[in-house]
Amino acid sequence: MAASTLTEVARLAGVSPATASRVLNGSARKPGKDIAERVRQAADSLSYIPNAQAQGLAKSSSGLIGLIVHDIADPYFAAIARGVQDAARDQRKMVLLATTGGAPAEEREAVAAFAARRADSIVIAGSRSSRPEDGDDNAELAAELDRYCRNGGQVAVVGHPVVGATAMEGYHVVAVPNQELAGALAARLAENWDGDFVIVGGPEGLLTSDDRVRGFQEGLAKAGRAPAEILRTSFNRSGGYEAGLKLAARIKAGRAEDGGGSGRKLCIFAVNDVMAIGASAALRAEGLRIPRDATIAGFDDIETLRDFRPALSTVRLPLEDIGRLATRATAPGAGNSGGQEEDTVPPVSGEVTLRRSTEAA
Amino acid sequence: MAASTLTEVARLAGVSPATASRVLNGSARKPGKDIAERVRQAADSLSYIPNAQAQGLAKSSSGLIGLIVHDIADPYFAAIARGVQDAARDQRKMVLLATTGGAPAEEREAVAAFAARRADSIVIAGSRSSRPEDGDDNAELAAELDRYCRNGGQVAVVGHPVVGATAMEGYHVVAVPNQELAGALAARLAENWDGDFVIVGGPEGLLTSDDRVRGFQEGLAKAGRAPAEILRTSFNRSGGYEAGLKLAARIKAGRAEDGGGSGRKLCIFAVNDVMAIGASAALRAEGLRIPRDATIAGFDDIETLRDFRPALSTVRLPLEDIGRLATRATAPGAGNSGGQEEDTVPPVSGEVTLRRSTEAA
DNA sequence: AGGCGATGGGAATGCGCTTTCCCAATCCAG
DNA sequence: CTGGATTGGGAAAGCGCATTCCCATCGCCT
Repeated sequence: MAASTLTEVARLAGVSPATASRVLNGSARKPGKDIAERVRQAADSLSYIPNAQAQGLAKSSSGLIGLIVHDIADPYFAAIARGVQDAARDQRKMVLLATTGGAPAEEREAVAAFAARRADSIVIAGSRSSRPEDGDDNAELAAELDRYCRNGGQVAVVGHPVVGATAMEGYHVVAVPNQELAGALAARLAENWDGDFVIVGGPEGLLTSDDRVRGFQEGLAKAGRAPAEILRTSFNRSGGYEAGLKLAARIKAGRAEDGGGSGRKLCIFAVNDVMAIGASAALRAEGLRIPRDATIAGFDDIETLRDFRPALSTVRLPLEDIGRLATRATAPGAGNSGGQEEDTVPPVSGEVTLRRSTEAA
Repeated sequence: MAASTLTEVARLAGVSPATASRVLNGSARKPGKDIAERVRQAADSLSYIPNAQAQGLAKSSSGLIGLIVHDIADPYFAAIARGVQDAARDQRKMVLLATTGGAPAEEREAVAAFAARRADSIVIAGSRSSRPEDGDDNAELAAELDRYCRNGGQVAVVGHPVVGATAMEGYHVVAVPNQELAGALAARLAENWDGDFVIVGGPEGLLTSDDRVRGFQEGLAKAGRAPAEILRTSFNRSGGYEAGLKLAARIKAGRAEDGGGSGRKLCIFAVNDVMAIGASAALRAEGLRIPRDATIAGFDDIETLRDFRPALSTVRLPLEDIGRLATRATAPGAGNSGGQEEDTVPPVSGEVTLRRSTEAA
C-alpha cells in the first residue's frame, strides 16, 4: 500500500487534482467551501500526506535549512543547533544537519549536498580557518557558497565570513564580538590580579581562537600589563588538558624555586570553556587546586558546564540566540531593510562573568 | 543563472539525457568510456549538481534519515546524534533533525514530516512515555509509524518500542538494558554502603526512568536492602536541583537530630547524570559536601560531565554506539538475517563505573 | 434585457530526473 | 556469409505536485 497521492484524493472527492491541490495547500485561490470540505475529507480518509519532494520540485524550494557544525556533540554547537532548530520551527522548516570536523573541504561538500537538496538556506557555525593549508579548500568553499547564493540560496555564517568569500546577496554574517569581549575579560581579570597571564589557545589560523587571543592581549595592554605567553594546542577538551599538564609542571617548578611561596601565581585564559575544563582537570590531576594554585577563565559559558566547581569565570555568549539570529537572517523578508550593501544582522552581545575560578583567594 | 540541469549537460555533451543520467549517477548500465568522459567533462564545466529532489521523486527514496530527539542541546541526545550522524555518513545519507521535547504529539508530527519528505529511515531517541494523558497521542504516533513502515520506511527506536506499536516489518528497537544496569549499580553501591538509599526519578510513566528505578530497587532487594524512597521530579537538571534541595533539607534535619553524627548518610541515585549534577549543585548550594554528607550516583556517563568533581559514579552507556547501531539497523541489508519475526539489534551493554561521588569516605 | 467582468473549476504543461522499452549496430557461431 | 544474440544509445513515459491558461457559469450594471 503505497502512500496515497493528490490525484487519488482528487478522484475520491470527485474534483480535479488542481482543485485538490488548491484546497490542501495554501494557494492564492480558495475553492468553494463545500468542495473544500469534500476534498479535506477525502484527504484524511486516505490519510494523505503530500510528497514534499514533489512539492519541492514543482515550487523549487524545499522547506529545508542546512546546518553545518564541527561536531554536534560539542555543547557549543549543540546550543547553537537548538537555536537554529527553534527558529526553523517558527519558519515551518526542517533542519538538515552536517558535521564536518571543521575541515573546509568537508564543509564544501556539505554545502554542495545542501544545494543538491535545494535547501532554502544554510547556516554555518564553527570557527573559520585561515591556515595556509586550508587555502585551496577555503577558496572552493567560497566558490560553492557563491554559486549557492547566486541560485537564490541564503547563507548565514556565525562568527567570521568564509575566508575569501566575496560579499554577495543572500550572504549574511552574525558577528560575534570575540575580540572585544576577550579584551573586557582581560581588563576585569587584570583588576584583581597582579600575576602573570597565560593564554591557552587553539591552533593558529582558527579565527575564533585568534580573535580571542588578540582581544585578550589588547585588554592586557590597555591595563598596562605585559603580553601573555601563548600556548597553542587543539581547540577542544584534550587540547586544554595537554596545556594544563604543561602549565602544572611549570607551576610546580616555580613553586619549588621560591620555596612554596605563592609568589607569582598564574592566571590561565583558555579560549573556550571546554578547553578550560580540560586544563582544570589536568591541574587537578597534578595535585594543583584552583583558584589556590592558579586561576583560570574560559569563554562561551557552556550551560552544561555551569555546575562545574570551582565555578568557571568566562564570557557568556547567547549561543542559542546566535543560532536563532543566524537562521532568521536567512529567512525571506529578514534584514537588509536599510539597503546596505553587505547586510549584517544585529551583533550579538556577550557578558564577562567572573566566578570562583578566578578569585584571587 | 539557475542551477544547470541534466538535460543541459546532456546537450553540451551531445548525448541524450538518459545517457547522461547513466554516467553521472550509478546505473546498472555503463555507457562507453569515451562518452562517459565527455559527459563528465560537460558536467563539471557546467558545475552541475544533480537535483536531489527530482532524483528522489523519480526513485522514490531520498537519502534522508530522520532523527527525533527531545532536545538536541541535551548532551545525552547530542551524543546519540553524533553516532547517528556518523553512521549516516557511512550510508551516504544526510540527517534531518527534529526536536520534540518528548511530547508524543510532536513526535507524531515529526514522523509525518519525515514521511512527507520520504525519509528512508527514522531514528527515534528519547524516553517513551506511558502516561495516561499521552495515551491518545501515543496511539496516533504508533499509527503514524505503522503507516510509515507499511510504505516501506524503516524505523529504529532506542530504548523502548513506542507504546502501542504493533511489531511490524521495518520496525527495530535498540534495547538498552536500563533495568539490569541499574540493578548492577545498586548491587555495587550496596556493597560499600549500609545507609539509606533515595532515588531521584523522572515523572512516572517515563519508561527509561521507570526502568532504572525498578532495576535499582530490584538490585537493592537482591542485596537484602529495603526499597528506596522515590522522589519524582522532572527528567532534567532543574528537576535534579529541586530534588537536591529537598534532600538537603532532610539531611540537615537528620543531622540536627542525632547531634551532628554521620549516623545515617544518604546515597542518592539520580536516574540520569544531568539530574545527578543538578542534585549535587543543590546540595552544595546548601552547604553540603559530597561524598562527605551524602553520596550520589547518576546514569549515562555523559562525556562533558566526566570532569565534574567529585567524579560522578554512574553507568556508562555507549551513547554514540547506540546512535550508530540504531541507524545501521535501518539500513537496507542490515539485521534480521535470522528470520526472526521482531528483529532486535544486538543489545548494547553498559558498565557500572564507580567514582568518588559514592566513596564511603 | 443584454453584455460585461468576476468567479470557480478543469485541462494541460512542466519541475529534473530515472527507467523501461525500443531500435540500430555489432558480434559470434554455424 | 548469414542469423540470432548482444551491446549501447535514444525516445518517452512517468514520479507527485503547482500553476498557467482556458472556459463555463453567475451576478451585476446600464
